[in-house]
Parts: sequence; structure tokens; C-alpha cells
Amino acid sequence: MDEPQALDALGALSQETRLRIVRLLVTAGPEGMAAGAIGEAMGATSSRLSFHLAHLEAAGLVQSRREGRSIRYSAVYDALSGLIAFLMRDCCQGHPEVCTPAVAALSACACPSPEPAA
Amino acid sequence: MDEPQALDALGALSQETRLRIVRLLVTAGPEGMAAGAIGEAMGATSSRLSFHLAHLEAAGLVQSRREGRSIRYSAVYDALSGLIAFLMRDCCQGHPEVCTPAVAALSACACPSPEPAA
DNA sequence: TCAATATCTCAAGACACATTGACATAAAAG
DNA sequence: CTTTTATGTCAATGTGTCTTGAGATATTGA
Repeated sequence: MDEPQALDALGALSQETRLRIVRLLVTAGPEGMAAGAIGEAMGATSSRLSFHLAHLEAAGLVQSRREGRSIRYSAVYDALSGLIAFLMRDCCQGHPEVCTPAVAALSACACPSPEPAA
Repeated sequence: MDEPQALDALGALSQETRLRIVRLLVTAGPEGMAAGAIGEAMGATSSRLSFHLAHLEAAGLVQSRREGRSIRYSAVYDALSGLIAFLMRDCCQGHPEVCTPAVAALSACACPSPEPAA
């Protein structure tokens, strides 16, 4: 992820509805959710929802596929991890003060623990 | 970091000049840089710079202190790591697909390696 | 084909944001 | 106390973003 992509992603995430959609889709897993179900969860009208989903898709944070009458949206995990990696890249320019607490946060995460570098 | 704070931080970072200022200040370390030096690096006029620095400070991403005639700005590392932790918290809601590549990115980072959890 | 469902598109209006230029404030030097 | 240096404030302007409501498109089933 380079700076222009990161700016697009950050811009897309800096809006309440869109941030919530992304978090919802991350928890929804690779199958994603139909637009209607997302709209219901957000309490958003169809045009408003469509606007934000299109914005997220343009930023590369979500992807869509038609499935019958509905369209399913799902998170693009690579884009999210790429953004996190971009933000953390900062900390590697000689100043671990940012990185170290992030590592601690990561350790507290319930994900499969990182392979010990050894 | 909660959602409103994260939205403020993401909004502040989703602007080219501000993102560059933050990255510059992260590399500058805890001593930070005088506003004039930042402005020179950014090629920004004083009012434009002041506008963005104020925005970043309101979002809690940078802090300032007067030092003689100049004002030094420095990164608030806790805010940055908090934002990263907030973004990664998503991945802990049952779907490690986001988290795992981020862990890999972190491992490639030149920072002091995370203490093995054991 | 007609109707129903699901979603998107478009234009309009309101609001927020970024930039500029002129001016104001604060600190130090002479 | 006046000047110089460093930075912030303010109003104006242009641009971008969000929401709304009406309508268009695509898919399925009767």
C-alpha cells in the first residue's frame, strides 16, 4: 500500500457509517452480507447505503458480487491489513515508540499468535 | 480508543498534508520539530500549516509546546498505537484473516521484536 | 408479460473542509 | 520601545461530501 491508496482508505474509513459497515463486514467473514442486510443493520436508506458502499468499494476496502436478486458485499482483508502495515511502517523509521504499544495490543488480540521470529 | 476518537484520528489522517506531517513527526522522535521546520518540509504557508497542525492537535495525534520564539510539535505515540489497536480489534471478532497479514507486516518491522507471549 | 423485490443512479440542497491573503499576537534582539 | 522572527487568527472563496427523494435498472416468480 502506497500513500495515495492509504489516503483513499483513511478517507473512506473516516466516516461513521462507512467505518461501521467495514467493521460489520469484517465480522461477517468472507461470505459477506447482502446490501439489504447491511442497510438494515445501519438503519440507512437504500441510496445512502449505496453511496457509502460504492465509496468503500472505490477505496478497495470492500468488494461485491451479485447473487440472485441481491448483491453481497464482503471485506477485502488485504486492504485492511495493508493499511495497518502502512501505518506501522512509520514506526520503523528509527522510533519504535509507536510500534511497541501496537505490538502489545496485537498480543492481547485473540487471533492465532504470531509465530515467534526465532 | 473508542469509535468517536478513531473517527477523529482517521479524519485527521485522511488528508495528504496532515498524513505527511504525522509521518514526519513520527520520524522526528519525541523532541519533535518547530512549526517553521515542518512548514518548510511541507512547502506550506504559515496559515495553511497552522490549520493542519491545529486539526491534528484537536484529533490528539500531535502535541505542541512553546520553546522560545518557536513552537515545537511532536507526535503523540499513544494515539497512533491506539488507532492501530482499534483497527486491529476488528480482526479479533472471530476472523483472523485481517490480523494475520498485519502480524506478518509487523514481524518484518525493524522494531524490537515483540516478547514471545510464552 | 406483469408485478414484486433488491439495488443503483441522479440531481438538488445543506453542510463541512482546504486554501489564500491580510492581519494579529508572542518572544527575543538591539 | 521598536524591530524582527515565528506563529496563529480571521474572513472569503472554492471545492468536496453527505443526505434525501424520485426514479431507473436488474432479477425472479406468477
